[in-house]
Amino acid sequence: MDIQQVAKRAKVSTATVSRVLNRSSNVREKTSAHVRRIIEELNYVPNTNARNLRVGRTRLFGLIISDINNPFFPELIDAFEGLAAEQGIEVIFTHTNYDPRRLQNCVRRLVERNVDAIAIMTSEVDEQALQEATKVQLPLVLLNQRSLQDKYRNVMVEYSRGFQEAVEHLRALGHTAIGFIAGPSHLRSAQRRREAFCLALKRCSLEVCPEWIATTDLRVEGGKIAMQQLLALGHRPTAVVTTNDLMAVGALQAAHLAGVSVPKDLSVIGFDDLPIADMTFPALTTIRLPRSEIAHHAFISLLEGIRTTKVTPCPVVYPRLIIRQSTAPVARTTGGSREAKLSKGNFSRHPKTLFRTLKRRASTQVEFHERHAGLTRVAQK
Amino acid sequence: MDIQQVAKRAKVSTATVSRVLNRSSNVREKTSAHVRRIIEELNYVPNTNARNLRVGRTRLFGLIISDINNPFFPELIDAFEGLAAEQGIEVIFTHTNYDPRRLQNCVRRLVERNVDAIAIMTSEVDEQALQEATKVQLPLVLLNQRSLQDKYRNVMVEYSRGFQEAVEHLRALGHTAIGFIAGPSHLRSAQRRREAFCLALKRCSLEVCPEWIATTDLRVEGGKIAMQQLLALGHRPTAVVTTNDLMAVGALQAAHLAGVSVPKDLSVIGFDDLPIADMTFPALTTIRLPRSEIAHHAFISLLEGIRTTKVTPCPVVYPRLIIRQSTAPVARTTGGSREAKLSKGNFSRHPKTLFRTLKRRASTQVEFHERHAGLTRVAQK
DNA sequence: CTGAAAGCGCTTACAG
DNA sequence: CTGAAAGCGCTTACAG
Repeated sequence: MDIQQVAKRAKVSTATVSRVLNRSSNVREKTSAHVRRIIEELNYVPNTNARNLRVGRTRLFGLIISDINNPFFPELIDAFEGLAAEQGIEVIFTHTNYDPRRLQNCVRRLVERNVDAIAIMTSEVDEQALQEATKVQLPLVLLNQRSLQDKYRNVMVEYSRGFQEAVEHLRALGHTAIGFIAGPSHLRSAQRRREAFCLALKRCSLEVCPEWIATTDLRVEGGKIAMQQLLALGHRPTAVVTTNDLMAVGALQAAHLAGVSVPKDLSVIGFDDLPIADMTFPALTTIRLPRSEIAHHAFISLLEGIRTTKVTPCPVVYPRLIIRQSTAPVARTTGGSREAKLSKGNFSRHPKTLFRTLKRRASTQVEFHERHAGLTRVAQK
Repeated sequence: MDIQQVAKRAKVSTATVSRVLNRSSNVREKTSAHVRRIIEELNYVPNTNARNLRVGRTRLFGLIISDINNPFFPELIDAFEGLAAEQGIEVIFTHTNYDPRRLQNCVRRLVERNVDAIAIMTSEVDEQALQEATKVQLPLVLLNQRSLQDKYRNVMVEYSRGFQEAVEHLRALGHTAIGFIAGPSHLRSAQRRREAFCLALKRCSLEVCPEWIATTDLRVEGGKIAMQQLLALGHRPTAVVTTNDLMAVGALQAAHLAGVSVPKDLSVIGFDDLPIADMTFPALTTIRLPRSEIAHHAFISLLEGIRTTKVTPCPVVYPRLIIRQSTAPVARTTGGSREAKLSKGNFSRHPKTLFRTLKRRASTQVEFHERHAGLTRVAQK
């Protein structure tokens, strides 16, 4: 079933059928209606391959991520695909599974598929892997690759604001002893978050205590181990910020196991705002990395890249603090010994008290957002 | 840069270049090496659109899911895409967002893209939406659509085994009062799970107590509310099985809030084995729906569907119990009043006790798997 | 083992 | 407003 058969049946040329299909305006309404009826009748579906070959574009975008099982990505994919669908663009996505060597192969596959553009949303990008795409002048967009900022379109993440908000929030609750669970320093994103955290402390005139910074891997288990280290300290922090939500989950577990009540005895703040942040107990206060915003900027950048080769300034995205239940005012008896804390371990809170706490939190959050709303709007432009 | 330029530069015909590209054996090694060198030199990348048009296949599969933000899907997508990549097949995926009307549109888009086959992994499928695909004889595979079992390829899920394992496990721990948190009865998958649970109780000669079955929505909040209802009962269950892991998370939260210790005072079993099942506190014992197996069967079915139109029997997948920390032997003081339980609320367990418990669990799990391994292997054929 | 040529199903500049 | 025809970049039956 091809356009010829439709043309024959409708007693017009294939050119006319094609024009009807593409809503080209220069067709008499009567002819057009007639052709459409025949198309319907024959269940004709145009062949996109043929069309693409002719037109030289595929309306296909490539999306490369690290790992779809990482809960960070689904929302990003979802948003990206949604924007694409609106434009009649389909998305092919592949993942590197954190293996830099696989990136080159991913790019290659997408280039062979003649995608119109590629978004590479992995945290590490080796420039060499991009060659396959640049050789054929394919528009690209990267995620937060500072070193490639000038040569490629990029969506940048400005960490400092989010950590600033987190530290200010803790400060307002009376915390001055604030610890950090850091990721491996060879990972750039982990390194940047750590720097942003330290900077925020300094801006709040708080001490950066090296003993309170525990370095570990980015997984739940890492967070757990790091928190156990922090809890074992003689003089320990009353609040802990983590490099990502998974580590925060581990930190909560470690606290539970040690009989340390969160948020009563210890406040915890995560980073990412994964879907699980809402499911932990207590629900996690965290710095939200706005994934759909990232997807949005990335997609727009690519559309722009198709129109023009002019490189415009990189859009910037600002993580923001989301206040839930894992942070509370610092306990009266600060700096107590570990034994003292342990014996106080008690997780049952009276429902009424909890309810009151929740209400207070809710209003705090609203105020906070309002306070920063203006800034954010400006920043998002 | 096209095959002609390569041919000219290599001083051969395009046919020869094409043969080299497709590793067709009938090319002299010397010619082949020469052509490959030129290809390399010119950075030639073949145009897949042209190839597809000529060959009449795209090596493109469509994958339709409900919602990528549902943590059930990423692992399935991952496995499916991995298998496809091995075969040089790319995957386009779209999602219906649970809207049955969008399914038809999804199918249509994929048909226009000339995909070679479509996997529809949504829980609800309206047969009418499939017409666009069946009209062009496109191979399809569905997920557990019993009513369409005879007309379409399908990957079936046999719930009963998993629930049987769950109930047997609880039984072995001494539980006889087992409750269930059910999903909306208009959703087929929820309905089936409930039936499978009741059947398992009967097979274990346990009472199906209607009071202990709480119906609610499939989200965390639903599980929380339902668990609160169950906890409020005078004579309440000592163990609760839920329709999915999100509800189990809610159930755990409700227990925490009520000061009921899991697993000491109450055992909880989920369903799905989402990534979060490992992150809850305590880690969730749950019935694993084997997503990568589903992806595997679906993919194989499609390959088969391309080769032959003969419909073979549907592959069946068996959920299996994964034992973690949310189940424990029934407490000595069973059937105590709510007040009695509340006053006992205490979540701090001594690390050593926990460790012993973990070890015991681990060995239980291994035994369990061994016991069923034979059966499963047969079933998977 | 290699080449000349037809043709996959479209779109679009050109002509009328 | 409509049609005849070229051509997008490949693959493959056919001929040698």
